[in-house]
Amino acid sequence: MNISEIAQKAGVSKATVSNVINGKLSKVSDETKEKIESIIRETGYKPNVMARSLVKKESRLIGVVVPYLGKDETFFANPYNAHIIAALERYIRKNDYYLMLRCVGDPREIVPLLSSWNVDGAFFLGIYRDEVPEIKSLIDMPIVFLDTYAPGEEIVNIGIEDYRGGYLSARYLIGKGHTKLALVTPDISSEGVIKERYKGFSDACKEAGVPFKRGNIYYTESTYASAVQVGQDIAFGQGEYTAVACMSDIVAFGVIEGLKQCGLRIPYDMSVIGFDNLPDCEFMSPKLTSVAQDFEWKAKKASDYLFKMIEEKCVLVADERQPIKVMERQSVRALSE
Amino acid sequence: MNISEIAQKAGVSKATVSNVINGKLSKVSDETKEKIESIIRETGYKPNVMARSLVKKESRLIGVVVPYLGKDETFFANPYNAHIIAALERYIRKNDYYLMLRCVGDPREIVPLLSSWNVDGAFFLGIYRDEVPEIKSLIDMPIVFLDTYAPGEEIVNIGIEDYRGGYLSARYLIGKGHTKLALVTPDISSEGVIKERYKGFSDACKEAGVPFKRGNIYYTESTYASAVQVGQDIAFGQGEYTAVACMSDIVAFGVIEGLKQCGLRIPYDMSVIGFDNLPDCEFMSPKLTSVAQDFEWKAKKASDYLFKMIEEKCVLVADERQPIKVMERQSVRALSE
DNA sequence: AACATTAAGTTAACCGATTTACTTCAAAAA
DNA sequence: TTTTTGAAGTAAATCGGTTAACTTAATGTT
Repeated sequence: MNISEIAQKAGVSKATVSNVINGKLSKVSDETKEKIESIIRETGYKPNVMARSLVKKESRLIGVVVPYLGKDETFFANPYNAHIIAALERYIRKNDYYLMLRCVGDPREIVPLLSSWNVDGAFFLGIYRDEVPEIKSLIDMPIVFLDTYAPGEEIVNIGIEDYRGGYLSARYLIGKGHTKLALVTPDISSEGVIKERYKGFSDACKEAGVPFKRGNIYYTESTYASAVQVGQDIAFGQGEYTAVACMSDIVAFGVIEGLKQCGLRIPYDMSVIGFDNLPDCEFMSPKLTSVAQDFEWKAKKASDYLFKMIEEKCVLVADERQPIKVMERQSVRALSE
Repeated sequence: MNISEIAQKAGVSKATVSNVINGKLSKVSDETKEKIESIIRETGYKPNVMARSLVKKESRLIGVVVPYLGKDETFFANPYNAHIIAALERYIRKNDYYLMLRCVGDPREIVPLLSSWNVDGAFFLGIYRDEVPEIKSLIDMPIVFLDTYAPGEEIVNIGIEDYRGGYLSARYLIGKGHTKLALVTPDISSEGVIKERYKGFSDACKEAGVPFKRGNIYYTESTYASAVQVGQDIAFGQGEYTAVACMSDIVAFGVIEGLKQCGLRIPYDMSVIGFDNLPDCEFMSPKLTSVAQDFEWKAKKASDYLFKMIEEKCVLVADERQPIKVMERQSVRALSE
């Protein structure tokens, strides 16, 4: 069923049918309009999106590009991704666009794919600074980055105050009387959210005169399995720490598991604070104290920017960061002595 | 940059360029091939997918259709969806296809969209039986259903042994000495996985002579918030039950929270068993005992069927169900008296 | 020498829409 | 009566590829 068949049935030209479909009614009488519409209804005809995109040079497709971690190469290795995707999906749908989802190892590999699909715009999650220029230069469409740090680059980025989050994380623990702190984090050498959080954490320690050195840092992937190992390592060095800060919740979940496996009780033997405030923090016991960010806020902001750029064909530059706070729950104990 | 420009630069016709791109080398000399390839490399040219799809009548797009629940209209209301989507995404990518993700209230609304996109195939998650015939009749492409019950319909469905899962859930509790059982479940009237699980549960009770009536059933949405309420309700009727079975993990998480809020300790005051065996079961404490299913298995099976149908242009009919078992953890206590 | 075959292309139609420029006819204006 | 205007609609080009049918020159066969 294509537009020609509809045109034939209605005894008009393709152009007229097209005009009706697209609401360009200045050239169509009410009578013909009714007729065409009823035929469309009867036949269940839907215009071919590919053909339309080809000539209009727009596709109503939005790319969502998610870097994967860990060997299962799945966006769910960190559930944080899933939450953001879910929220973005909703906004994309509400704006009457379609979502093309793609996980990538190296974000650069997605670029040619996006342009060959004529994608109208794209969200990039968790891109490191050094990947930004190439993406920017290779891609010629509205893009919104989420959780990227690239000062000086002319991009739209939506994120949170990561530095402040790391800072608050340390301050919170110190405020509870902890001075022997471990930090569990993915790689902090690339410029991204993790590095910022780390800097904030480290600065807060310095400021408060709490010793914090290389040796206090434990590296992990942003996956549960990897973090469990680290939890065990930390438990092994009994007594060295009273609290451990994790740079994401999924890591905190793993660390807690590792600690528990070694017989430590949370928060009595060890306090733990997470980062992200995933809904899962509520499921567990003790409930995980975590640095809170709001997915909905992020997705809404990001969508507002992207659809504005697409629909008004303009280029925006912005770096909006949601203020955050520590969501206090039960995984951190106050030390009183 | 389009195929004509490439052709011009290489001093050949579009057809020749097309042949090189598509590996139809019988009509192209090695020399011209090299030349064209090097120009393509230099210019970074990528064929326009829309144009190609239009003539080939295939798009390399796979639709993933997810029903949403709850008022946030997001696939993450039940994390189970996110896990399946993540696994499917990986198989779609490995097979060199693209994923179009769409959540829907009524699955029927997606059908015209899929065909107007020329989608090559689609996965439908969690469709009820009575929705199947309409989808089947309206849609003319390979489809694989996940977690659907539609005996007699000629479809490919991949699922688990839900009846057996429900049965095992009850048997497990009964085996631990529980005879005062509550069941928390979404609607059991539509024919789908939940109804099957319910039937299995109910039959196991009957078989064991354990009383189980209407009044023992508590209804909820498949969302955390809704289940918390129910947990409170159950706690309110203190002493009536010693164990509660939940028809999904997300519901179990909520119920546990509700119970805890009312001061009950799990599993001492109340045992809880879930269903799905989400990774989150491991995060919490006590770790949730749950009826285990394997997402990877499901995604792989489903993909195998879908891509076979697409690539061999054949119609398959199948109903494969993964055998399941109870994954024993710490949320169920043995009653000994 | 006449014919068949093959390698290496090319031409033009086609996919299913949109859009621009043109047509036609009736009613209004001059 | 002639001209203008506007409403309603159409024909044909176009988007960027693919593909079937055709061409051309060189080589191989008999």
